[in-house]
Amino acid sequence: MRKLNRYIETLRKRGLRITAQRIEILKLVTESRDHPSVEDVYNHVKTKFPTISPATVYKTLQILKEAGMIQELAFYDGKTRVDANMKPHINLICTRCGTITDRYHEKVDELLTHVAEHTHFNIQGQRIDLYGICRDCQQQR
Amino acid sequence: MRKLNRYIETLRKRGLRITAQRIEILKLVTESRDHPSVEDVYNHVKTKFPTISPATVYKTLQILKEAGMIQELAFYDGKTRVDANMKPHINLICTRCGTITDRYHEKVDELLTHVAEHTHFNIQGQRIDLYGICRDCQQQR
DNA sequence: TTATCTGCAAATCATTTGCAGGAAC
DNA sequence: GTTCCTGCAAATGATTTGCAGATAA
Repeated sequence: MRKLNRYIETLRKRGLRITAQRIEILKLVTESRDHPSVEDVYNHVKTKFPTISPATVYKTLQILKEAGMIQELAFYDGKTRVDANMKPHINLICTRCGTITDRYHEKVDELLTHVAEHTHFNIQGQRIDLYGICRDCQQQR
Repeated sequence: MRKLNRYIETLRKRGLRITAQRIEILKLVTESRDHPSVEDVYNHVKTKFPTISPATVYKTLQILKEAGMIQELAFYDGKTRVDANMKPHINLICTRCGTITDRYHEKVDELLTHVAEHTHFNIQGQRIDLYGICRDCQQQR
């Protein structure tokens, strides 16, 4: 909820309009623990605003991305997923059920620090994906 | 060159045909240090086989992916890039010029080992992207 | 009031599919 | 000879664009 207000404030500061549709998209994006696809976002918001169009969702996500509120993860299946967790983290991606779980680890920060110190590359963002089979899927075999 | 032969052998073992087009695609993919897009691959092979179609390139890349020879990296710009480096590594991606540079670091292995030991997630592959500005682009400002 | 946003429809563009002729084995 | 591959053309599907009416500020 605090995050939502912070996001709304950011929009305001940028001179962008606070519309009901945008708030609904922001709510889903900030509250969801998983990484919804653009289609997921569209389907969710449609329950509140039946006339909303995919174009509006895409345009809004574009704005949120430019404002640094979300990250878009392009996937091999052609679908883009939204990640509102902007802190460095690991995405554990199950290739069987498609679930994405976030994982923090100090090694991530160590890795980033090391690269920053030992290269002349100015890091602005990161995406760390580990693909494999999650615990639940392993037990089903 | 050794890598090329190894890849050809892999195709043979799988009962797949060794065609001139496939060899040309394999050559580019195994020799290139950068991460060519599918379009790059198509354009290159077209210099040798002017009649080749994008469909053939896509189908071949699909096969190489299934055989574990390459990894496909989907990007925010909608283009897929080919990565023939299957060893755990970091992709340093310049958001200004688009260049992708590979970087090895022991911290990567440490990170993977740690996740393997402390979760029940069975790791099969990884993608570690760091986005930012490369050395060359920094000096141009 | 005025600039921005929404929603629709059309356009775009990467990728996939179906199929007939051609090549590898 | 049989099976798989190539290349074409059409289909698909996610995303973008243009625009007229609606709405936030």
